[in-house]
Amino acid sequence: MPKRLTKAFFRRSVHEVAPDLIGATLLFNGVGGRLVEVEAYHHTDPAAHSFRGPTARNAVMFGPPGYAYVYRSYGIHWCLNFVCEAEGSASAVLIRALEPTAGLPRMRRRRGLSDARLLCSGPGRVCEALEITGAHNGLALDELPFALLARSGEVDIVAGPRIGITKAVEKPWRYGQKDSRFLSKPFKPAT
DNA sequence: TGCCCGATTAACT
DNA sequence: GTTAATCGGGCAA
Repeated sequence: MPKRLTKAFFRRSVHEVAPDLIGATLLFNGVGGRLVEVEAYHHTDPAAHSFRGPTARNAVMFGPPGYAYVYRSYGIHWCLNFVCEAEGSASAVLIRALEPTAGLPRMRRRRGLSDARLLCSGPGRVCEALEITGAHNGLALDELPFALLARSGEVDIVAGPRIGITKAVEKPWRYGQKDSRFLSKPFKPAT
């Protein structure tokens, strides 16, 4: 049986936690899958919501690690993050894509799609498939309805520039499982 | 109070 | 490749 990830897992640099999450399993009310794509956002990073200090929206990022930060994107979608490091450090990992492994029928119904590759291949899609909304902002990641299982076995991890941002675009803080068919976008092959 | 714009997605041409 | 949808956050005035 895979080991459960607890809050202690997140009490490290976001740049250590983010690649360590690749291959782990995320479940929400029993629905979810294997993490194949994430991005790291550090509080000293101009692209991070926490960069300019605490606000009502990003308050969870300034709290203790191991909790969910959920925000609305483009007024339409929800995006899920895992808070990392120490309380007040305000760093988080954006969950960008899953390889669906559990609750496929529910995901298909919520997304109105049958193609497994399109169910969770993007941050907004993940939240729609798992039915995560702003109502879940601030929930602990090691307590229901969340569940996180450590990866088992080896994983080939690749890194590259983050997607959809306009600041610090060159930072290679997007991490993914090499050659996964469930990425939101392919990683540029190593030269 | 007003204005700009975004850690996106899907449907276009 | 381009663009509309859609709205709350953050900052200037």
